[in-house]
Amino acid sequence: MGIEARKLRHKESLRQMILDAARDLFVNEGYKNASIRKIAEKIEYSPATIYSYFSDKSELLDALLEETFTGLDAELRTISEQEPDSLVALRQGLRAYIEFGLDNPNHYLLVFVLDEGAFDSERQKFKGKYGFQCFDNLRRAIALAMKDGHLAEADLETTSQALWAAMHGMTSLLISQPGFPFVEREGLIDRLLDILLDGSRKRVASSQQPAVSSQ
Amino acid sequence: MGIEARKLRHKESLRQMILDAARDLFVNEGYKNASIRKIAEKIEYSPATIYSYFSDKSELLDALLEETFTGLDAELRTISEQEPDSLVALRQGLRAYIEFGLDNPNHYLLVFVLDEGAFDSERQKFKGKYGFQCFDNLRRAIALAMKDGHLAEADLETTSQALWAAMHGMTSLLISQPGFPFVEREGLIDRLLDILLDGSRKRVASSQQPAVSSQ
DNA sequence: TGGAAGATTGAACACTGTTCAGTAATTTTT
DNA sequence: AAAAATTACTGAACAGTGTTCAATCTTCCA
Repeated sequence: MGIEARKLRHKESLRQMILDAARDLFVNEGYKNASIRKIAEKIEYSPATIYSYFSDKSELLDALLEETFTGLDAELRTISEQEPDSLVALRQGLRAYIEFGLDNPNHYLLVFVLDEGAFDSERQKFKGKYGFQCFDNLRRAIALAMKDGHLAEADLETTSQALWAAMHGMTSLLISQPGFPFVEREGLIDRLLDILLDGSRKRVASSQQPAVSSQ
Repeated sequence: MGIEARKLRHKESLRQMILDAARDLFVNEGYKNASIRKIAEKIEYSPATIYSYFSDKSELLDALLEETFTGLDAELRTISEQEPDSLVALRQGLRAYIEFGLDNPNHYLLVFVLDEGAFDSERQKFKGKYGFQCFDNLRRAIALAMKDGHLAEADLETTSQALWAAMHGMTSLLISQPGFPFVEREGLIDRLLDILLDGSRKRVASSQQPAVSSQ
């Protein structure tokens, strides 16, 4: 009964060929320019064949995102397991997040910035999965840092979302505005991390200063 | 000689009709779905006509961005002129920035997130103009707050870019992730502003705490 | 009224994602 | 081994996109 197995193996390998070709084109030429026809040509099959492996273009890209973001999740988990100091772990996690985005700019933007019409609203929710997964890692790291007394015990959810937003901003700006005259990148990222962690740090009572008016 | 004038008036009015139709479609259906043919149909002209008023689709959209971002610039200038307290002014400016983005989500994303292939690299630089203009307002507000002793006198450029990145992150996340379970919006924005301003605040010597390790 | 100038357009080109009837290859049944 | 059935694959088409350009239609001035 190795026939069934061989067929399945072939199918699986062709599926992977499609993904590889798609990833290559997608990473190098961007989402819009990675047309089904180009992918098909690259693997020397007809465009229609792709549709018997993936229901549409967005499912194809979704499979790529799955691969990529599983990697990020693993990396973030490793950090939180290996670094005993929760504040250092948090800082490392935030850095890893940014660097992941810079290493996978196309995938990052696809997940965290809705590419107008690239995904219908059904798959949009699916995309959210990756964002949520990765946000969850951040929240856990922050919870730990709060418990250890490194951060002020403010509302966990609000704080996590605020920090996430800030990290996302740095990541997506560096990706999207290559023409902007940014200062030296490492220094810039460090400055943001300093501000964020300082701003959420637990302070001794004597150092409290009058809060900035909320209006 | 009113003939020349009338013709020019007509031309100008048609140009405006195109812009209006484009804005309408663009705001309601997004960049990708605002096709030249739909715009043409809306104004009851042929698609080709549009090309004698705008050299291509991106120039058309660029004209819309010009309108929109001139508004933001004016708003930010008004704030810095009218609010005497530089720290309050900074906070108001940051808020205005976010709210502008939320009010003009499509335009905001077009300028601050490269829509893969929406603009060629030539016009990409042009887009940067808006970003730079608006960043400049932020930098001035921060410079003032530093001079007045509200913020620590760290490197102005680095600090401005870090804060801008954080604001951008909040703005684009709120726009791009409508499905994410964000906490109450006002509270979230306030929390981020608190963290950012606290994190960049000048502190009295006694309250200095050991810096978080940069590694 | 004739012709020049300018505004507008129909039709086409090359591209996109996607579908589907039909062909070709392969496995199963007879 | 031959026939039938299942599966894999494809060519051609559809409807859409941005864009171009020769041809037309309108308006104006001599």
